[in-house]
Amino acid sequence: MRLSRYFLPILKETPSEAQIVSHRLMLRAGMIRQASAGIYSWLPLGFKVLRRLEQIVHEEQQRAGHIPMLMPTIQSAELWQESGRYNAYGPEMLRIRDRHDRDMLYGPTNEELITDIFRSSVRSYRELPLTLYHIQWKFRDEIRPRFGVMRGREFLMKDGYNFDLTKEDALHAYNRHFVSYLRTYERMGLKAIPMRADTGPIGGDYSHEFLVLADTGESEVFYDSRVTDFEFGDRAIDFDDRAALQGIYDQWTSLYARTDETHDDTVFAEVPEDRRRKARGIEVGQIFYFGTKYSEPMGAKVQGPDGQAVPVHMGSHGIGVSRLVGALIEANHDENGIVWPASVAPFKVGVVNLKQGDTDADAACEALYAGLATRGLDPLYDDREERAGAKFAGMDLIGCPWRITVGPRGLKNGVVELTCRRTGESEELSPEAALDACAQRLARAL
RNA sequence: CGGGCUAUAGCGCAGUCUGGUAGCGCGUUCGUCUGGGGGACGAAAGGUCGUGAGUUCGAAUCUCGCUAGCCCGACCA
Repeated sequence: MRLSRYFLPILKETPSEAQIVSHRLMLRAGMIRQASAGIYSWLPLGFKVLRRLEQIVHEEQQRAGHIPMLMPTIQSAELWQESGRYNAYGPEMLRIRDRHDRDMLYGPTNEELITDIFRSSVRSYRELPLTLYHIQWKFRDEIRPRFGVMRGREFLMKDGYNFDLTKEDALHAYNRHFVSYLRTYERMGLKAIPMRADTGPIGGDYSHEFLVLADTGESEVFYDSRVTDFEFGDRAIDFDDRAALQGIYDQWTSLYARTDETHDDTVFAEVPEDRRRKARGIEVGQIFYFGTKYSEPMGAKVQGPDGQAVPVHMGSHGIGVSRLVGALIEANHDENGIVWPASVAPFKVGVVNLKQGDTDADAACEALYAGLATRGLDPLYDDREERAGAKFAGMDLIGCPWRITVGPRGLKNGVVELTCRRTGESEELSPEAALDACAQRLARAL
């Protein structure tokens, strides 16, 4: 993309409403604009990141064998009355009435809808196991939205639902989500720690929240410092291998890691004192096993091998996709702006032309831009008539992982400068070598 | 929902107490000089002062209502 033809309304000054760094930077970098309290428009740069996160979530869900679909944002109140949650949910649920005076609602979650779809189509245990998911906008009418997209009222979320014949099968689905979430967050360059959690209004027996450690986090967390050493890495995984998944689950849950809701001082005291950590975290995902909580009242049953109809065992699992954009910035920034992990960066390489209009510099930038695009490296070429300082500041703010700086001075010696956003280290290379270096270093992030 | 606060140009703010021609910085447009970390000089555009009523010869300024937004708390992915 040529910056001169893009829409990137960056701000030099910080809008006064933004209190935390991710909110400030998202506004300054022209990623979002507030439409009303807790509701945001996603401008091109922010939208690009959001789409990229969605893509990673889709890939990892489908790798685990889960099936994508799409349910509506507006739901009828009837199903919620059937499950008993229409009254239970409270004012957080946005209730709407249509022209026929029917009670509707903007869905805060989709257990009822998915259970209705399931019960009307699935009759036999032979069609199980089944895990369906979608990525859709949700609405929770928070009393006090804040922190930008981290605690908005409208938010984009991946929510998935598993249907299994037995509790054992459903717990395997739980583990499958547990492991696929570890992979998902790691691919985004995030360290998300699974912590034993409260089940809240969803209900159920088992639940883990995935938290990114950050000072601005809303949850207080307690953990054994060694949990942060665990890394999923490149290991190949067969999501049908129950023992393997159980092993990974057991490893990650072997050490103390809880939010304040489930924290237990007595148990925590057993952790060696030098490893006890108390910190704050941002919740970026949660998984639940809740058995027959919805299938029983809503009559979602299948016939088992013995011909008897039994309610299915279910679980639900969420990843806060829009919130992740904020969490990523909280975890990846410095005083100059955002420092995107390469895998989620909206643009992978920025090209800065130090002297727009200089024949050699223009030609070299065009060649680099074309070469980067050909290699699929999604370059952003700052071809504006701006001073060098303004271009550098802009690139730093929006957080391109790599920057190639091109100026007449370097070109006289046949070199351009390749700079790493995260470390600030620069090297002088020929334009061709710079292209190859970018391709090589970004290979894993594409 | 309880407590606190704000609303004046695209953004950040002053002006309000003490009523009298609506200002500053940044950004934007044009020109010149510039050109390796938000440059300089010159010119210009841009505002129903959130909104409705009231007081007054006269209201951004005083009074009352309304709306929107922000912060702290309780609540939450």
